[in-house]
Amino acid sequence: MSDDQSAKRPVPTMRDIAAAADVSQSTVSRVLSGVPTAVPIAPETRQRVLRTARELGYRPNPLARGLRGASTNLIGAVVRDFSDPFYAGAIEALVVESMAHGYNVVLGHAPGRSGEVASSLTTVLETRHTDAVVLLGDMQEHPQLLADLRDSIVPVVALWPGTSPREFPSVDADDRAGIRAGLEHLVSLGHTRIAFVNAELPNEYRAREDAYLEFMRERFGAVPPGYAERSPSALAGGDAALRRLMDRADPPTAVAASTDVVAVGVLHAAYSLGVRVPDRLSVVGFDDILIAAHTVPALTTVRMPISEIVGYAVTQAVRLAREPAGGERPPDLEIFAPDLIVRDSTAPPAQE
Amino acid sequence: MSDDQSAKRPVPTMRDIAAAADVSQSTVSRVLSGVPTAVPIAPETRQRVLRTARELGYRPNPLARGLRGASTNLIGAVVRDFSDPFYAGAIEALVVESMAHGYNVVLGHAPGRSGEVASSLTTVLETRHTDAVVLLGDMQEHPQLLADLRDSIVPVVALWPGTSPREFPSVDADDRAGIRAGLEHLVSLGHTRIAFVNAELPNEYRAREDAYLEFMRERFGAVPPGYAERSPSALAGGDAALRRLMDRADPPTAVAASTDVVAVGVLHAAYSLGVRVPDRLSVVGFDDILIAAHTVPALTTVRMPISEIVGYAVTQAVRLAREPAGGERPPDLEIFAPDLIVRDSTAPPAQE
DNA sequence: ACGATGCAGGCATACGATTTCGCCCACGTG
DNA sequence: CACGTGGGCGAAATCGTATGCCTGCATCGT
Repeated sequence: MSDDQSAKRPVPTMRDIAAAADVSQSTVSRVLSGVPTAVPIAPETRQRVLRTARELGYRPNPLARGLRGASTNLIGAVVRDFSDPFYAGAIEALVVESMAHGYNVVLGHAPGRSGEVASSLTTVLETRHTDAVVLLGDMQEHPQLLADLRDSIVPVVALWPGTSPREFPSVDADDRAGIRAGLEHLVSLGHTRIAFVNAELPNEYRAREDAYLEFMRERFGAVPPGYAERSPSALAGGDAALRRLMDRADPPTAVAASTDVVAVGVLHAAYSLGVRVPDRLSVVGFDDILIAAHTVPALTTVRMPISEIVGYAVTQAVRLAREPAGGERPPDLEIFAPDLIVRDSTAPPAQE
Repeated sequence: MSDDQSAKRPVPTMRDIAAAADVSQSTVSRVLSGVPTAVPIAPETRQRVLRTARELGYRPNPLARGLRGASTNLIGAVVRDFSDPFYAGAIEALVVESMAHGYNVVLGHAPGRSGEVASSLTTVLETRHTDAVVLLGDMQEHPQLLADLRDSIVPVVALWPGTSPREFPSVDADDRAGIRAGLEHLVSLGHTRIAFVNAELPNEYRAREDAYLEFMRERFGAVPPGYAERSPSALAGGDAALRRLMDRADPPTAVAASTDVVAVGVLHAAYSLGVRVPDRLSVVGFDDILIAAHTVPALTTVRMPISEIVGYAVTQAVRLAREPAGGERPPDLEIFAPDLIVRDSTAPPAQE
């Protein structure tokens, strides 16, 4: 062998394999791509090429491959907030699910409100660079991104689209049913003074808040004024919101949070206010994030079927990516049902 | 305008722009790439090209760009466990930091122990597809991946390498100093019976456990037998480990956890065992994850300087990516110092 | 007046893999 | 022996962008 400096060889190309195996580069391509070709290859030649490729440590260049119109096997993911444990779990599911389909995931970040960043993002994500794009969370704040995606040819699947205009095939959970299940549970325990704490950007969990308002009106005729709290940030916000609620003349006996993260903030606030959970205050979360079973006390919450949702979304995305952009079915919406998980943060209200 | 079917136009190329603006494709490239070129372009021509590109909705094809040996502006990230809130935060920092440098992030997952998946991963990640690779966490379980990366030409930066062989430039926190700060804090409060709960895969947080063992031997002559607990999973494991510890004849008065997530499990276990924190048990975490300030009670922990670490790593990765692989400095190791953050989960031990 | 210089831009090629067309040879057949 | 046939493979175009090199023209210097 003449590999005097094996460390420096900067990745062999098909041409190198061809030269070493003494065939043409076309033949190398045919052998290595593996697909049944119209051109027959002699078994002996095939073996020689494969062996040479292995010896030289050949790796295909996905760029060159993609250039010819083939797929890059990349799925772009645009996420609102990484540090949110809920999305963290969703991303994990997305990556696992994508890899099961033979795809990798490119992450884009769409933070706060910044058209600039988000639009420069699409420049990288789309244009055949990714075979499909998956949107995680409400993208209403990023009209530029949505517009770019709409114009582009890459298929898009939206997860938990919230209030985003429904212009792509979407997958969502039935937030309304989830909230109602949680509230029903509280009511069945005897609660009537039930508050709601929402967090995150405006509109983010609007459907959950609306479901709360609807339920309360339905069941009690009206929403106690001031019982629907909103705060900008999840953790500190949940904290501050609970303090406001408990300062009232008629403090709630139960709180439904728009999110488990908010619920964690609420639990913490209750603790530091000396309000025992669930004795004096019941708390219901939403999402069933990983630590929900290990909060103090363990959180009663509504389980979001993340893996089902993500699995469905990836399957859709892959299917759309494979089709030559022919389908063009009208954007559909798939809804998954959440389940109530009763743990230790809910109990009948204290006797007065 | 003659755009009769604007929806179907499958992304214009430079050639299209060139034809429409009546210049050559080279000129379009020179104008749009923006870089100072040896070839001068008349302002009028430049404007015409720019206008045409805008009208046609031109987007560069990063594949073709990368094919020419240019960079893809992609950083590959390989992560051990997404759902771990700590890594979730790290990934967010990584994405933000990368985008600040003009890079996007491709995610790879390196779950449990599975050479297959991890190696198929590199096929996509390396080979000039990504300009650099960032490893998050201990990759000891993935020798195949490490070998592939070693052979390839992409620069690699390892974050929190743990016990991985130090073959790439690495960035880490001073786990030993962090653990010692936490233990020192406990000792200064009067604790002597201090246990340690480790979690995750074997070796994952070995340095932290070793620091604990060292400190205990140094300070008290020996580690109380059975005080160094280990469990396979972070949350449920922390829970089970604490139960074992509190069942002993000489239960500890304080617990240091290898991780905030473990500490959350410990807090939960203490709660369900009726052990008040911090009255009867002090708990110290490590990492300062987002919810650490909002556990019940708020967790005393050691802050991991994630953004500093990730920022440094990305800067290194970008620098290495820009260099034509010339540098080849010996793998260095950069260490960041963690700080103790005292909250409400620690107090002097109960009087006996 | 004539070559030198500078400006503006086109031509051609390279990047690495896929794919379409053919070429050549061996073999079989009439 | 001429001719078809099909197996086995190579040559070359192609994808979209970047760049080195060249050319045409006008101006400038002497």
